[in-house]
Amino acid sequence: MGRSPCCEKGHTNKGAWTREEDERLIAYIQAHGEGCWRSLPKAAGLLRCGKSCRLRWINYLRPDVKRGNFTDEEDELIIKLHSLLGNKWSIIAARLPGRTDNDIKNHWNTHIKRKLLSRGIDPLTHRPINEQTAIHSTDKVLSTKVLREAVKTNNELTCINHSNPEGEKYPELNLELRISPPSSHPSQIVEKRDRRVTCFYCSLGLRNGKGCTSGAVEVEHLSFCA
DNA sequence: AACACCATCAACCGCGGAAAA
DNA sequence: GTTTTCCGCGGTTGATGGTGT
Repeated sequence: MGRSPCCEKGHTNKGAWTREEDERLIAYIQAHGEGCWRSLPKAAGLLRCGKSCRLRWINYLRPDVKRGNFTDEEDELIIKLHSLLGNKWSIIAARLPGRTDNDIKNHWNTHIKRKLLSRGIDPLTHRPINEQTAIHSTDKVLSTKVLREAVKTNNELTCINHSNPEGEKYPELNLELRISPPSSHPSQIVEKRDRRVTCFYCSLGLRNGKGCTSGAVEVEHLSFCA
């Protein structure tokens, strides 16, 4: 019944990783590749749980991890994405090559929050602090489930921005994000086209330039092109 | 120099969903 | 169909270094 136990939790190290542990993990993954975190520690001769190995590799040891300060461009992109997605760090990280969710989360909490506050913007709602209303951050962000599903199914996010119908690279934050039915509802698609719907990812400069104006599927606040 | 406070960030914890038995 | 574990995620903590008094 069920799977075998994950790891021998009684015999695992905790705390900061040593240089030797790092080297062992790197050597093992270079030889065998990523994956099967459960069996990795034993196979690599590490007294760590698989979860800890995964975290260490993904956040610090992976060769494509970008270290060092965030650029202003990265900051602005994070702010824009956060205003639309909320604390969906992994989804935001997927749009910043070389940055990890943990990295972005830390950077948000230590730098960007303060940056926004100094501009008089609430980091939760992305609205001017003196205009705060009963709007809650959760009112305007997508559920994790919806977003992950969109990514899984290769759908795209589309935003409808009445104030900016031409779709500038970074639309203003008063986006009206909405959900439309799937392509089986052509009238909705025509309506979207008439309103010059701008692809969410394209509008942020996040995609590779493919058009995505047809077959939109809108769920909750954002729409996804089929 | 010693101490307190603050900022940063690596790492852990707990949870939910997916997958395996 | 149920139970158990794995995986990935977001929230939080704690160690460390820097700065101010």
